[in-house]
Amino acid sequence: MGGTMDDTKRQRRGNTRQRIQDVALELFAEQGYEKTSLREIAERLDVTKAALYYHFKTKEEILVSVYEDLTQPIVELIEWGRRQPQSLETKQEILRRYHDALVEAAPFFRFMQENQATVKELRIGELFRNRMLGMRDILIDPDAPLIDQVRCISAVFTMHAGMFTLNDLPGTDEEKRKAVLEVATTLVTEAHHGRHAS
Amino acid sequence: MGGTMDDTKRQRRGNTRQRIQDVALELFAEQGYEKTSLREIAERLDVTKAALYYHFKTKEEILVSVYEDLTQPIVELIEWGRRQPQSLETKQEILRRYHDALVEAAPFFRFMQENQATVKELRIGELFRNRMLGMRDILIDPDAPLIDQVRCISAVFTMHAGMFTLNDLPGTDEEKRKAVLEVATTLVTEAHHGRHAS
Amino acid sequence: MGGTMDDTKRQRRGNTRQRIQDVALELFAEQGYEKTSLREIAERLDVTKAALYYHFKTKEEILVSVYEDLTQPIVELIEWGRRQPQSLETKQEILRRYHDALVEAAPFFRFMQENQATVKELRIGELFRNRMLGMRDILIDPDAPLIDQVRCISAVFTMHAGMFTLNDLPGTDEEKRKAVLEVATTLVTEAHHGRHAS
Amino acid sequence: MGGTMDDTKRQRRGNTRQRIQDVALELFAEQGYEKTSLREIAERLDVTKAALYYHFKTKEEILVSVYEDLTQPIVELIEWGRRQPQSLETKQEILRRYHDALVEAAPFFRFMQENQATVKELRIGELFRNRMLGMRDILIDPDAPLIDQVRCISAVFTMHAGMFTLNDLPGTDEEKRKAVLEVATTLVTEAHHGRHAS
DNA sequence: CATGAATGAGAGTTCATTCAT
DNA sequence: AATGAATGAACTCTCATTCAT
Repeated sequence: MGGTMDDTKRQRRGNTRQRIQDVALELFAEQGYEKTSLREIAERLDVTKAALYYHFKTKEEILVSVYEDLTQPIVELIEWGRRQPQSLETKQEILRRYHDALVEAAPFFRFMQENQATVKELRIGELFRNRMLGMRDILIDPDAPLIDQVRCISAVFTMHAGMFTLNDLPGTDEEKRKAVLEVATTLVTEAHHGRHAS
Repeated sequence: MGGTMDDTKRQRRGNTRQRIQDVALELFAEQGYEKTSLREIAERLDVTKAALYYHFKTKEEILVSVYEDLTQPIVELIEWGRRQPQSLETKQEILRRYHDALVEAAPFFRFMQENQATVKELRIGELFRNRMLGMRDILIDPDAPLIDQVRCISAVFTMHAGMFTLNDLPGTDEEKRKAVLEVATTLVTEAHHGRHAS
Repeated sequence: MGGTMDDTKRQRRGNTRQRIQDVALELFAEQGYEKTSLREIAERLDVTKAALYYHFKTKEEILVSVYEDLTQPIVELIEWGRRQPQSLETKQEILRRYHDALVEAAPFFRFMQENQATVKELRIGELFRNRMLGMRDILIDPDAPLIDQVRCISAVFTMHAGMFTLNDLPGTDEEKRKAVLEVATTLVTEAHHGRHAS
Repeated sequence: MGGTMDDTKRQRRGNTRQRIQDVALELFAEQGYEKTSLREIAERLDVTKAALYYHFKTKEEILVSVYEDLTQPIVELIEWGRRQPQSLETKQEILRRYHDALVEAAPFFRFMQENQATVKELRIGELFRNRMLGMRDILIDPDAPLIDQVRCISAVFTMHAGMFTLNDLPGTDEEKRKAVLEVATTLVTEAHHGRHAS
């Protein structure tokens, strides 16, 4: 009794949920949400499709659960940001931390960027949108000139897109990430000083 | 034959191909490529699915044909850019023209942005990628410091994303577009001057 | 050209829709709606499940279409009944005609009787219910004593159930149907005369 | 241990089997047998599906057990009927008692009526059929004319269907039930007297 | 007395695509 | 220039059931 279960199976027990999330994110990021079927996820985990449904109510819920786990740091960052004075130093610190969060969960954010059309229709579309508005609020002064507001948004874009689109630039990943952060920081700094004269 | 055709039908004669492209782009942009079925396109045009196959060999080909029509101006822009001296004025003019091209075919570029995961796997993925590298070549000096190269790329991102994500900023569309172009231009200008010290 | 299609296939062309309805009703009546799968229907017709969906939007729609075809005579009977005087003769004629309609589409009405739980939740549940209320209106005098109203309803029940539950009674089907009609007629006649003293 | 069990839990102890039967019947009657899943039953009881399998071997067995509990009075009624003389008084008394039994377990009989297609295929199909034949034997004189036999069967139908289909008739439930019983009694009485000439 | 985890089978449905007419 | 009819493959999801603990 018990001897019928080999080591691999035993290892799996109790962490299937986590493994589903991992594999799902991996495939979602690689091929997109729609093109990833539950059959594929299940096969890669060597379980049946029905097993996925034991752990998650729908395909969408798998994604939501991944989302919630991986964006937690950003929620906390925004909360932290709200409690700080709206100084330049704060904003720079926010960018730095945001950048770290993006790097930490890079595959997930790559997924969000490449699957906007899909995400829009899902529950996480709204969730993410709200989170982004939160970021905006702590970076942007709503009374600043339009151009400075655009600068701040551009800073966030730059970090998001810079995460995944600089492959054919020279330099190590480390260097490129540093450069991206610097450009973003400059944009926010200029916005903060209102230095938008040509 | 002929007498049974009402005005609407007659109007359609000969331009069905164009109408398919229009409706397809509209739906692709609105719902995404994967979530738009040929049935839907056909229904909206009041023809059968088989009719689509008379005009296009596959679903993908519809998209390719739209792509080719709408990115023609950018091909020309890149060719023009290559023939110019790599001066600051040239770069600024390129941005201006690129910006116009984006505005002109906004739904298409919104589609490209929101469906990256899908597009990656399709033929237009590579086509678009190459086109983007062309843009890079005429904007970026490959000998410039990394940070200046990033600035240029950030300028392009800013225009792309700025097209679709500034809804809740104050001001008219016109004003916002102007601000976006200005931020992009500043980035490229700073990159050109190598002015990256704070 | 054309030579690749054998006779059986050719025969099928153009009447697949009808054949789907026939087979569906047959199976629905035999096994119940829920226990009959589209796979089963398709297999018996030697087409694919997808072919069913070319002709009908959903499983439920197959049933609805059968319903509409087969209950048409009853719709007409009710309309006819409404235009007649509410005499005893009219009522007796209605019962006779209703009885004929039941016999004519016996498998369908057997289905309706045996699948009430299912039908309740489907669109035809309401449709059928309204049709039955129509019957009631032309048979029952709303001012009559309750017991006479019940007699009329009992008459209708008797015909419905008598259609399918008299197998182990002696006599031919013909004789049994005649007896059923007679019992129903007696009930309505008694109700009409108000002869309900014990 | 035991200290961790709150009152609701304690109350449940030992009567889970009964509670399963209750909830199952409730749902079966409401939605039908097929549309009621074990998941649903388990959720409503706040136990797991596996718990159901501790008490019953299959879904069908839950239904069988309910069936056996609730039709016991009818078994006894039939046995009683068999021992009585086949007088009119006996038959009338049988109808009265049968009527009471139906009212007593109304949801169950409603279930049997609305799920005939399902029940036919299950073990209780045959059980119920035999029980009904038992009723027939004590109500019907096999030597009587066909029409009188039909009358008796009609009487039983009337009671069954009258239980659930008189909602939109005027009067209280009590009054309607009384009327139904009276109509049934009249039918059996007429059958007994062979009074089938108009 | 019951749960947690999983399975195998199958459901209804949708899709891009084909082809004879 | 287009239709009507159909297919094959895939999809998400649900179900009754099992079994070690």
